Amino acid sequence: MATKQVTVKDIAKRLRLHYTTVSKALRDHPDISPATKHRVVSLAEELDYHPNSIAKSLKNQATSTLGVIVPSIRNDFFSAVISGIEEVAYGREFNTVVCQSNESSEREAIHLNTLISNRVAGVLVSVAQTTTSGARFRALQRQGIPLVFFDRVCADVEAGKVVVDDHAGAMKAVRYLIDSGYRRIAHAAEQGNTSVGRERRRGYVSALEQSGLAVDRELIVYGGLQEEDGVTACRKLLALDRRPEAIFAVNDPVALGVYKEIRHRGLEIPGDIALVGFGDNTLSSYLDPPLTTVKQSPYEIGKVAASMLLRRIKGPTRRMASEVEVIETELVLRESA
Amino acid sequence: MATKQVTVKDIAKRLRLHYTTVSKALRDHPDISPATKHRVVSLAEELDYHPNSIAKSLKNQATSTLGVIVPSIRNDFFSAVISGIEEVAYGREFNTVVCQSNESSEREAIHLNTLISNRVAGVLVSVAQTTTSGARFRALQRQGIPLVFFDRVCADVEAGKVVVDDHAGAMKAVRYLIDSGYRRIAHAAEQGNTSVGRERRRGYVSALEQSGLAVDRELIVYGGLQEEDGVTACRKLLALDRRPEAIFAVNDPVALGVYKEIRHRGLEIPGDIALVGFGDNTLSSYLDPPLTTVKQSPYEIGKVAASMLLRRIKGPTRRMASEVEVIETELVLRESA
DNA sequence: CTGAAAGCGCTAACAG
DNA sequence: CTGTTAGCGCTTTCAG
Repeated sequence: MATKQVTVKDIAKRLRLHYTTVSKALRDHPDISPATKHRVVSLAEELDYHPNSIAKSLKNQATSTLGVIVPSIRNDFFSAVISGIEEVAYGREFNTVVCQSNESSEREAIHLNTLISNRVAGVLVSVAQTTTSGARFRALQRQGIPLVFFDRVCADVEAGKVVVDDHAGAMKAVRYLIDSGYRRIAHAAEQGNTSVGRERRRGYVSALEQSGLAVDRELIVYGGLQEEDGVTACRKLLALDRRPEAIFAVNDPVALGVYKEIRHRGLEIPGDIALVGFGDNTLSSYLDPPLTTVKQSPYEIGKVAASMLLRRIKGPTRRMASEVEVIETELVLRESA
Repeated sequence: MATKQVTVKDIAKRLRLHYTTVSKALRDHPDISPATKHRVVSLAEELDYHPNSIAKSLKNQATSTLGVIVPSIRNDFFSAVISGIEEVAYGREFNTVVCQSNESSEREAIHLNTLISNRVAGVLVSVAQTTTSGARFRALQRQGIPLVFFDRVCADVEAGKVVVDDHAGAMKAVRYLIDSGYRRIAHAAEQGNTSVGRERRRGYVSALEQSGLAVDRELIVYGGLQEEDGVTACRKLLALDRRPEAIFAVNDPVALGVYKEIRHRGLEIPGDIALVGFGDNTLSSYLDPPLTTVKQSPYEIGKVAASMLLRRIKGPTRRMASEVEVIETELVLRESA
């Protein structure tokens, strides 16, 4: 680069001091006389000195960087989580490097490796849909790097976890449908293995069972977690001999796809089919009718997850190996069910 | 940290080689015999060796990290831009550290400093609303760090810039209103000094003038860039003796505020008042009626901005000092006007 | 082909 | 109070 950046040595030279003296002065070390400190500090300012954190990190064997891996940054939920993470990281003078996996397990693994190489102080992950094993995460931990999962966690990894109560949230949603008199309740479920997909499906089943309703296999259709998947799911459900009366979608994007397909067919919500989502994405309250959904608090989740990670970075204790923090959900009643 | 990470020295020791030999072998240096390379590489794998990028960066005097500063990550537009940035950064083996300014000029400055300290390879910024001077950015450049602005740029800084044609976009929007027969067209404008606010206001004025319409000062109300600001703006406009027939909002969040306030008053869109936004946030197409707005392509913007920055990092040329890339906008006609 | 020496910028421990 | 020495993990240059 054109302009070489100024170092402690440059300051030292100009002041005819040793560079370690300058280093100490800059960090306000008690050894150094106020007079010298002042000279050093003002020259540093004049020269626009910026301490080289790279060198500091190498020396200290520690960085102030948090690594975050999410499936996609372009996503209401995750961007809010990241925002929460950045917020607490900033307050504790940490930087946040953000990576997206695009739901690819390989890309996730690559990111994990570069985060290790960059010796980040800790890592926050919401697991990609295609990730089936926790091996990569355990490898990260073996490098001594603290790990916290949020939202989508890995069951076979002992780490910090911040989740919403997906099971209870799903139960609330489905129980509400039952209480409203619906009986043929379908579930646009997740095909894969994310923790959230599994737990919400379990919640759906639990609610039915608890009310003594039969679980009809044909009413559970499997797909991904995106809007398109909702469209597909809805088509399958509407093709059934006996159409469902209500649909519980695994998340809001899927609910949106379902919503669009229902409307596309000229059917009424909730008149012909009731619909409940999960997530309370911003969009959901603007649909017509507005979507009844289970509210999560992504910004909150981000803050809690980052705090947990920072705690683990500061003092890694055996006890907190598998600490789990559960964020409560709330069923937001709107007009789609 | 518990497990000390393995270094070239560890590998060297076990193989009874010098550590520099290992270093070379790992980087596939022609000096080294295939046999040794193989021994080294397999042991490295076995020991789960991860090269220390910190050390590498210190030695090479260069990092593979891009710094990004946005007003807020939790924002449709910015999160899509960041996603685009991360995407191209990933493809070029760069990391992305993301910072939010919360529209605060001081926080922006602090982030800028830590990015300098971290010796990032380059910086991408969308300027905070409260930033009035480009001094901090010029300071960054003086450290030899390439800079690219996107969306909200700093006029008094020579840097790469990726913007949408705000002026033309606003003109399209307002001209469309005029062509649709509206005459009393108001503008929910931005009070501050962001480039986008200014240009869109200019576009509004230009369109009126070009059609020979008078610019009525009382029809331009000033505020911030958030939803609440739209509510406030709308209240002011509805309090006027002669209510406007149409409102052009500086951006979609503001348009949303306006939308809510209009509906809140029981007025019809576009029957009583027509409404046009700017940005085409996801939400906008789901409003009832869906919002007519000027489409930007944030993901595209992110990709273009990152590519421009990477180009500048690779070969800083005098010529491209103030290169500007303009992303075309498109007026999306929906039902609010 | 392999080894040795030097140095990136900083801090910590110790000596003067 | 200030200076010296050493070393973080890596790469580069120059010897062997």
